[in-house]
Amino acid sequence: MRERGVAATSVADVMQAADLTHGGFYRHFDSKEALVAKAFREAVDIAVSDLENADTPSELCEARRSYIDRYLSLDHVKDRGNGCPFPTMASELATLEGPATTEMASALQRVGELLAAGDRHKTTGSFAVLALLVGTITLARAAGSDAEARHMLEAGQAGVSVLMREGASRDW
Amino acid sequence: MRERGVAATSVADVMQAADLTHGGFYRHFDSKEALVAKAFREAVDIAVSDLENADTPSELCEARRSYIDRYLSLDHVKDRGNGCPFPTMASELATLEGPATTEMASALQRVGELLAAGDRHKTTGSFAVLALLVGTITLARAAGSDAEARHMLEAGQAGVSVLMREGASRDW
DNA sequence: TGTACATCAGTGAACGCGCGTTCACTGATGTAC
DNA sequence: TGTACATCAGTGAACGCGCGTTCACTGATGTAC
Repeated sequence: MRERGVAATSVADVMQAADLTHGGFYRHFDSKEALVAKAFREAVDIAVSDLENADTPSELCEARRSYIDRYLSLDHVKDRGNGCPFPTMASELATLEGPATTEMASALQRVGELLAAGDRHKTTGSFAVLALLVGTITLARAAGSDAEARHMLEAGQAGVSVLMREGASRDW
Repeated sequence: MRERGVAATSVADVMQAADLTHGGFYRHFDSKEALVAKAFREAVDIAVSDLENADTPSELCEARRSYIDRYLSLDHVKDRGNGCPFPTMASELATLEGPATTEMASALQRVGELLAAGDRHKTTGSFAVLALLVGTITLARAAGSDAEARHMLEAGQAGVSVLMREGASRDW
């Protein structure tokens, strides 16, 4: 769904990828939308597992740094299918109304707090960084060439370091 | 298409909105994708018209400020159908391969240069701001409530002012 | 250990439906003489 | 000014197709006695 889009991925596609026929799908999910919600959550789980597994503050700090480095890489731009689900799925999920939208809302809070080092009152700075990450990847994928995509990534990297320097002087 | 999604908007939907029947569509466009490309460009045209109509540097500066203010408003969050096409269409357009993708690439350069005050060598800073705008709206629409959306918008607004203050001390 | 039964994941045909696209046709408009 | 003709936007039926979902059925598995 991240790779080709939510609407463009059929239930039969998904089942075929699992080497099954489409008929058995409804033994596992109530509807396609229920699958979409689950797929989104699963993608978030994987994306943030390194952040959640960090035990000490310094580990978290290091995990956060490598998270951002990987996020703003050309590999991530080119690998929609295994990347962050926000740039690939958020706009389509927002047009739905069921469990998928609440899943997305809770994921946003979750990632925001993780990037804010667990302090749920300091999510403003981490939300700005997260928005910059999501926007940078969205636009880098809109670029017409690798060179332009890299320019976009550099802009994002520079922006993140400015935001985090500013954040560090205040509450980070 | 911004409102409901590109894939979820049919040719018949579009023609019906124009009080026509679907059959005549192909007198005007070669394919649905050609329409999508045109729709995207038109949306960008409208979005940046104020920036392009600014004659003096001070007018451009003022236009840019009001562009960003409007962009990061709750009205924009709630009005997908008349808002910036990047948060609503970019992820689906990126999965296509025809004219829609080149349209998007040129739109990115165009908006980047406009926000960089016409200097095409200083787009790095403006790309970062643009990415922050796009990401903020994407995530504000993913929020579960108006309060959360507003929090997201505040984060974006704070981020933009940090980025622009930093930019001003260098090359803006 | 052997038999009878319940469970339930998976199968594949079928459902109604809407999709993008094509096409023969209509009818209003504009030009040529 | 009047007539003949070409153009072409729009109509609406039709095309093949894939969609999400349902359903009667299969067959492997696990439990009860």
